[in-house]
Amino acid sequence: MIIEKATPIFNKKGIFGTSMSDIMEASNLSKGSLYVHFEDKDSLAFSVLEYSLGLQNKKLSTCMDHIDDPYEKLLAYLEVYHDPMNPTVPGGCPMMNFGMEADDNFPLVKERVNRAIEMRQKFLEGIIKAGIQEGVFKPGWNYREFATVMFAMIQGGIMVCRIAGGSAKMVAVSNQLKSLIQAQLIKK
Amino acid sequence: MIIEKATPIFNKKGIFGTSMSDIMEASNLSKGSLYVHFEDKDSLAFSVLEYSLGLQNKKLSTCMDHIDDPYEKLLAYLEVYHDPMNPTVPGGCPMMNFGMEADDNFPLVKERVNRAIEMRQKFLEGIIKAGIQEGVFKPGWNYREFATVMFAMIQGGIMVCRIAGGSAKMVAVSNQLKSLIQAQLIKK
DNA sequence: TCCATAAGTGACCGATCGGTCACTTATATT
DNA sequence: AATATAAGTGACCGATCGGTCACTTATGGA
Repeated sequence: MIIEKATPIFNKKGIFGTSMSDIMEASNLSKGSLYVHFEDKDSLAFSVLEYSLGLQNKKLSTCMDHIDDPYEKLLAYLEVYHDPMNPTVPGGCPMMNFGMEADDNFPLVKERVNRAIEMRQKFLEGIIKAGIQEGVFKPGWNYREFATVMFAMIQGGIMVCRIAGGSAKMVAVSNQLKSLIQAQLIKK
Repeated sequence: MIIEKATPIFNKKGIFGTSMSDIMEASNLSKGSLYVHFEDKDSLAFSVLEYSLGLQNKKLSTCMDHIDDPYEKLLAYLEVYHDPMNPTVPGGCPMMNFGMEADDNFPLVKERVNRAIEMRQKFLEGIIKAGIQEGVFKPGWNYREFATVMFAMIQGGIMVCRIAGGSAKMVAVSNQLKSLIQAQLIKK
């Protein structure tokens, strides 16, 4: 419950910007009680990161697990990210928020985010690879490169949209990705 | 000179994470002296942002102004961003660093970054539009959408590379962008 | 009912934060 | 050389920071 209440705060204000007083207020707990459950602030921040990544994965599962067709599956992935102003985790994409702050400041957090990114790219690669084997996508597709590009493009789109204050630009990103995917589709 | 010394610190540690003591140490100035030149910390941070954006623009000018051909010009733009681990501004892309932290915390900074992004996209649009008029690129190219996508893709690539701790993944982004650009090239 | 354990409290700690101010030093113009 | 202005100093302010600790309250099994 503490983690739950702390998640939007850390995601919005960052690790440096969040104080334990903020968490006390949000959780209606005293400072001493917080330190019963968490060794220090960094430890709480790390738990929030873990929880936030879990939220995203759960959302992806919900939206994708029931889809079999690899092409539709990629589209469903895109759909999850289509509106960066209403993100799964309040405050925006945790990989972005934690990752950029952690870059030069919190090596453990940075490493955790890196792991999450690698997993996400492997996840995309797996979908495409399955699609190639099923004869849905062209066998020559450099799916490893594409998974990297797809992930980067979405993250960049999120950033641009959040700073712009609107999700409009995500449409351009989404369209471009769709056409890149469709270009690898084998027509029946 | 204060701004110069403060730039890498703010870009690495962020606005929340940077203390005036950090700036005192880096500039070898006393606290009082800093406050002669800057109203408050936020004002200094904003100046650092402005300076950082200027550095980037100067770098782009140096690398691109002498190129006339629109196609070569786009490639030169890509080249500037090809190694996110050795960025123009120490600490990484200031739009990314300041932008993400400012998102929910510093509306003025956010607005300034947004303006910078808009300008950058217009800059890319201008190059492509000129290329279309010169008959280098296909007239049907949706260059507005592409400018948005190109910018987002590079930013996403920067993020992924910095968190991964290496510039390798930028190659994938670069290759994809090059092939998208070449697809709009009119063969002679 | 008793009691061990966990959860929660809030005063308190030293350190650091952003910011101020009376004052000294350096600089440049007349 | 005199002087007005700008640059620079460092002690000091109240507030807040992350974190501790002796203590109280709640809980659940024997």
